[in-house]
Order: sequence, then structure tokens, then C-alpha cells
Amino acid sequence: MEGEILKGHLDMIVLAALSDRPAHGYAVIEEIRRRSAGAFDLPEGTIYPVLHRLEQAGLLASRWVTTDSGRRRRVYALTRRGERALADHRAGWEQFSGAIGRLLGGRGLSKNPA
Amino acid sequence: MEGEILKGHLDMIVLAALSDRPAHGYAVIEEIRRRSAGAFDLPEGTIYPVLHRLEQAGLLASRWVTTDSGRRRRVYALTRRGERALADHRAGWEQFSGAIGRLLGGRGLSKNPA
DNA sequence: CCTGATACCTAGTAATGTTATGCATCAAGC
DNA sequence: GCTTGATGCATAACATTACTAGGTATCAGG
Repeated sequence: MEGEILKGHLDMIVLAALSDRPAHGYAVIEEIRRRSAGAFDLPEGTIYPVLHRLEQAGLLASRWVTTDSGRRRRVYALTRRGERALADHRAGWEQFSGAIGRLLGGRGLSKNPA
Repeated sequence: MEGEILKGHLDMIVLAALSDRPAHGYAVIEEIRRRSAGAFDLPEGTIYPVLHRLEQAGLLASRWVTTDSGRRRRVYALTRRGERALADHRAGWEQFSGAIGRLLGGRGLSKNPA
């Protein structure tokens, strides 16, 4: 799958990956790969900047967690605003994919292609 | 609708708008607006560069047409390669929107959300 | 004559995702 | 003990892409 297609949807993807439960960056990558059935296999250099951006925007909150083995992880969770943003993205996605559907469908069919 | 959502899909949108019949740039804008029921209302500065890019890539072919009133228009049509590219984009879109659907759907549901 | 719609074009800009790289920790193999 | 690979975080440099803003020209209507 071509990377450029993601553009503009990545924030939504990351927010969705965190919608069930908090997770650290690496786990977000795995969650996205799992939920998308392998369709989205994103490199770390893609995810970390997004997480930082979303935290800066107040949609995510992070805290450092030290595992039993002494390893430090940064765990991200949706904030209230993040949940709202995800809901907005969802609605926007419906609009968008609907419009694309009509576009690809051809002549101005509205709902019931004869 | 936020513009950034388009990213990566614009080529497909333009190709789709030309799939029924050739059209000039301005008409492409109107066709996109019409087919998308107003969801996509793109400025000229967005469309013309795309048309040029797609022609350069061999997916569109253009010819200058002079109307009865003496006005010059540049009419674009899909090439054979453009048609194939559109078909590929369609398939890619199915993959992509399916993956997003699973992403938004939450925990690893495959098809039948209980 | 002047305005607004039609019609084309391009330079500059901001945003965004990827590549490449670096660092550190941990488990496993030898 | 040492090395290797997976885990885990981070950022700088880069290419792509869509939009903004500006320019030119034609045509119809007032």
C-alpha cells in the first residue's frame, strides 16, 4: 500500500489505535498492524512524531512507565479532547468515503444506481 | 471538509472525474463538485498542477480546443494507462477504506461485529 | 467601460509522512 | 563475556503534495 494515501488520516488512525486502552509507541504500531490486518505497517519514524504532535495538541496525554525489568516506556492515552477529536474524525471519514464512493461510482448517482 | 484529507487521493479523484468523458480543467472542477455533491470544491490552483502532473505521467492526454466564441480550452482525456491507473486506484481504495473501517471498528473484528 | 464569470497558469508556502540514523535496554546464543 | 536481534525512544533531512495568492486573458451584461 502506498504511503501517501495515509496523509491526513494518520492522526485518526493513531487515535483509533488508542481508543480501547492506553499504549506506548511501539505497541501503537503493533495495534495498528493488527487491526488493519497488516495493511498498515508503519515505521517508528512515522508514529513517534505523530504522537508528539497529538500530545502537543492536547489530544493525548503521556506518562513514563518503568516495567519490572527496569525498562522505560512512554504510555499514551486519549484525553477528553482526543476522544472528541476521534469522534469528529469518524464523522469526517463517513463524509469523505461517501463522497469518494460517489466520485468513483460515475455519473451523478445519488443512492440507487439503477 | 478539511483539505488535508484529500492528500494522496486527489489523483484518483481527477481521474475518476474524467472517466466518463474528456473535459477541460474548469469543467473537471465542476464535475468533481457535482459528483461529490459539493463535498469537494477544489480551487483552480489545486487542479491545474494535478492535470499537468498526470499528463506528464502519461495518464492523461490534452489537446487545445477553440470554441465557437473563439475561446481556447485545454481538454484532457484518460489514456489507456490512465484507465489502468484509475482501476488500480479503485482497488487500492477498497483495501484502504476496508482497513480504516477495521481500524475504526475497534478490537480485532474481522467482518461480523457481534 | 466595468464587473463578474469563465479559463488558464505558476511561484511560494505549510504540512506531512518517510528515510536514515543514533542511542539505550533486554534476551538469547555461543 | 560478548555479540546479535528485538524492543523502545527520538530527531534531522528530505520529497511530496495541496493550498494561497497572484497574474493574464476572454466573454457577457449592465
